[in-house]
Amino acid sequence: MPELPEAETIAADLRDRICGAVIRAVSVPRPDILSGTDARAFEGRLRGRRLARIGRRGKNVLFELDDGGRVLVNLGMTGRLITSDAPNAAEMRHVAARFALEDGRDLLFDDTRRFGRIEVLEPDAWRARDALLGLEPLSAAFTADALRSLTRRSRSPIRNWLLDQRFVAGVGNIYANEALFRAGVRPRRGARTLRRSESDALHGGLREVLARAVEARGTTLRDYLGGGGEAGGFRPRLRVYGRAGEACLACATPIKRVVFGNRSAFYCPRCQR
DNA sequence: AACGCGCCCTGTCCGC
DNA sequence: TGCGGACAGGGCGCGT
Repeated sequence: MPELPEAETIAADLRDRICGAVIRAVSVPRPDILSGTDARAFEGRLRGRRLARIGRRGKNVLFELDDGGRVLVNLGMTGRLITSDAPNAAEMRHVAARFALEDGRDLLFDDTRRFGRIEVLEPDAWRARDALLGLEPLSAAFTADALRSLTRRSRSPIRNWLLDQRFVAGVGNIYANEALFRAGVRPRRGARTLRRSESDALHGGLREVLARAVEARGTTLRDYLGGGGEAGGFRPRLRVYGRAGEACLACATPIKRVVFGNRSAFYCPRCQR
């Protein structure tokens, strides 16, 4: 589910609700979502720790502990992080981890498909992990020149390239397709074949669609909820994703769907070349 | 060694 | 109503 705008919304919601809270206890009903640790060690590492900061890197939600450790949550396809005082918290039917806080509330990690992962990273391990993730597309470091020089080195279809977190971090299948529509570029185009004008348009399209989606609190197709249990509002503003057969909003040509790299790609055959 | 594919898992929807 | 197949926001590990 969650791409950058969804992870950003969750992080902001949780910051408002539980930043500064202290973990009293941890239970892990589905320990297969833990990475590099077991439930016992995980609970021992976190009990008594304060959530000093809450943020995001790429599609990951990050909790910085008062002792410098970090809890990194990758939400996979169906992961949710919500607080137990959310109106619909009782509807969570696939709670994989539960963090009981000293104020009496719980932070729930619910994940139907269990593609999500939680791990604890000490400072050195975090630095190593951070270095493996690419540029933040909404940061000042993500310039049109930076995008250009990175795309020039790859023969992959540009849609696949956008999904690779080592180059640009936080873009998933929805926003990759949406950014390519805005740029007028077909998803199958080899990354290195983009003209300068096209990579510039892609740079702008990525920043635009991601910023607008953050403002709308993300896209809910089915499972996604923010940290307070609310669905995102961006879905009605998707221009190609999930619209196969429907009219292009710019030229009325039917939107096409093709599958490659084991995922669907959507595009307008007239507007995108 | 960059790249493409199968697979991990559960739920839902659609056609028969 | 039941059943099989396709499909879903991600990412790892494998073979080439």
